[in-house]
Amino acid sequence: MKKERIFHTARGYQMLNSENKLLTPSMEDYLEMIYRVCLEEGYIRVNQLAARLNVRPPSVTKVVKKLKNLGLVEYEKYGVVKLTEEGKELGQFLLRRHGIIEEFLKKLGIEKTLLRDTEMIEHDVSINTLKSIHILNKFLDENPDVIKKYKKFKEKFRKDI
Amino acid sequence: MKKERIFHTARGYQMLNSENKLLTPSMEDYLEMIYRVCLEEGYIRVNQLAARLNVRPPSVTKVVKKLKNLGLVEYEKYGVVKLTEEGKELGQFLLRRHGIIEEFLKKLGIEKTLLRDTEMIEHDVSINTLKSIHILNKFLDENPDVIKKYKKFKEKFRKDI
DNA sequence: AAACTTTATTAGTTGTAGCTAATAATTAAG
DNA sequence: CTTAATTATTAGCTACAACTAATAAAGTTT
Repeated sequence: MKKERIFHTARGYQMLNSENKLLTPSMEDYLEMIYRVCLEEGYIRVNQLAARLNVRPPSVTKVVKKLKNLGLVEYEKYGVVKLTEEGKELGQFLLRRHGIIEEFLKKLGIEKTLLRDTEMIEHDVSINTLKSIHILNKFLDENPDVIKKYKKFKEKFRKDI
Repeated sequence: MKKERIFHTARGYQMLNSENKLLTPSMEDYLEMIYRVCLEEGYIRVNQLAARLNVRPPSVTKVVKKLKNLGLVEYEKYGVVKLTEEGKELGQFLLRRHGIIEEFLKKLGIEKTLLRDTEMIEHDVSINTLKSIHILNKFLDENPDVIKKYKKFKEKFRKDI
């Protein structure tokens, strides 16, 4: 009888997760961006990464070192950042995850806060829920009438208030 | 021409938010729980709050002090925690938000990770997206056939893999 | 090759959010 | 009414994740 602890704080789950999870939310963001850029350029510099993530270079140095220790990137001091095979795999997963959440929110009609909400939510969904949302996306692709009906419903809802 | 900065980290958005937002994610969890319990009991003790949130009492003392400074709870040293009018309003919002996310995930068929995912996601959705999800919930209530079709689709999907 | 510019790192600070260990206040029992 | 048990607080520590200021390395110019 495995006793499952029940948590009521986001932190609680993050702690639990950190036992299984390789990366902290921030490290996930960094790796996702490294993957994005390396897909096209093959490598990225500390400088560039900082600009893309809207953080300062010293913050990047720190995180890149950690990613190196985890065997996810190759990197030497004052050098360039590249992904290892493992880093590529994880990066690909992270980018896909991002895409699934983004697609779902788009289908919901989110526009203004799309990037913001995607960035925030992606770190939080379990693989379980991610799969369900992915399936929902596929379902909605095959049943475009549902989305149409939903959008109409949404419009009506807005006018009624 | 208002220049909107684009962030690619969850942190980035949290920082932005903290300018508008009253509470940090952790404070939101605490207030939500205080509200839950106060609805029935009228008050809560540091001890109880710690137990319910799965944290230690010293952590509670700290947060409760902050909530007091914000005028959300009444509380004196070694005393009992109660909500102010403002605290009640915010607490109600937080509990509703929780409910909306939870309901949506339930409709998606999430079971095992329901509480976990709800706890994690609730702090991160914008009001914008929250509203859309709320409307989606209402839409699905009025169109139960859609959920039925989705569940069937999901089953098929699982078998195909 | 020396001087300047760009890029990156180190050191040290801040804020959030938890923890333990030790202490203090309150409440309950003998 | 004093002791014991419960409950709460303070002080000090850890980790994450950002920041600035100062320094060091690398790359360009002239």
